[in-house]
Amino acid sequence: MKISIATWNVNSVRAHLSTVEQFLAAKQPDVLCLQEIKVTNELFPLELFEAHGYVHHALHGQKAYHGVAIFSKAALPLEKVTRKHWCDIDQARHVYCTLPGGIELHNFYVPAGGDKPDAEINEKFRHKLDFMTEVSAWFKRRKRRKNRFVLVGDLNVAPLETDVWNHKQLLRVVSHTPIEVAHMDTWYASHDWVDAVRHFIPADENVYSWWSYRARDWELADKGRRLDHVWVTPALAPNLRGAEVFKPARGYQPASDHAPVIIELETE
DNA sequence: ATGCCGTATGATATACGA
Repeated sequence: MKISIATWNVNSVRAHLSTVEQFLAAKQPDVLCLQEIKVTNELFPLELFEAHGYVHHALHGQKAYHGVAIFSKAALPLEKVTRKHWCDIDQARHVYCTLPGGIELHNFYVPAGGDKPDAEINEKFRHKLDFMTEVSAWFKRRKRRKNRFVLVGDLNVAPLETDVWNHKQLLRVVSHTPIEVAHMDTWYASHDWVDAVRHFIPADENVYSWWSYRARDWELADKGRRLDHVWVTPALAPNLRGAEVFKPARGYQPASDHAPVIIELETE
């Protein structure tokens, strides 16, 4: 069975309900992972998702900030739902569950990291680096050859030169600094992850998934970064069938500043 | 270096995003 998995930082699910609906109508992914839902589980607008056939859900929300969630169609029940916290901080940044076929799906929202890329003076940047270090150690401990894991989310790091609109200019900008990329490299190595998007799109081609609100014309300026990722473990890499950034969603009104990333995967 | 814009909050300014 071939399924599609989408990951999208919606920048508040309640503020972008109509935008979410437009995306669901357009793409109907079998599994949808959201970040920055910015709402508690109690107040989450489940009805919209149920109306589109997403009868299974795994919510990990909180008030005002962060928050992640996973949805799936009827044929794909979500089991063993786990809400995990990192760095001893009570922030909703990770939820994971198991899909039929024993695929473990991880949905992350990595800390943005604040303005200054200096862990000595910027607590948020320290947190971002520590978060990646802790998660890396966890996956490294759990590493097994047969593990079928999918990891998605807003990882808030654009690792390759072609993942940003201007490599040199962004070297000292949070999301593309060498120390962040090094931490992401450690994470990437923790389970020999395979980057599903770069599996299909060569590394010399620019790919972005986020465009700032602060440009007059985001599409024309095209000052994007690839912050949203889908990784799979080596056992699942042969099952990858496709990957794309669904750029039209960045043009929806009102828009999230992130576009969804969608992969297709054979589950057998 | 800054601003540009957007979302959320016991809000009418401030924190956060990246």
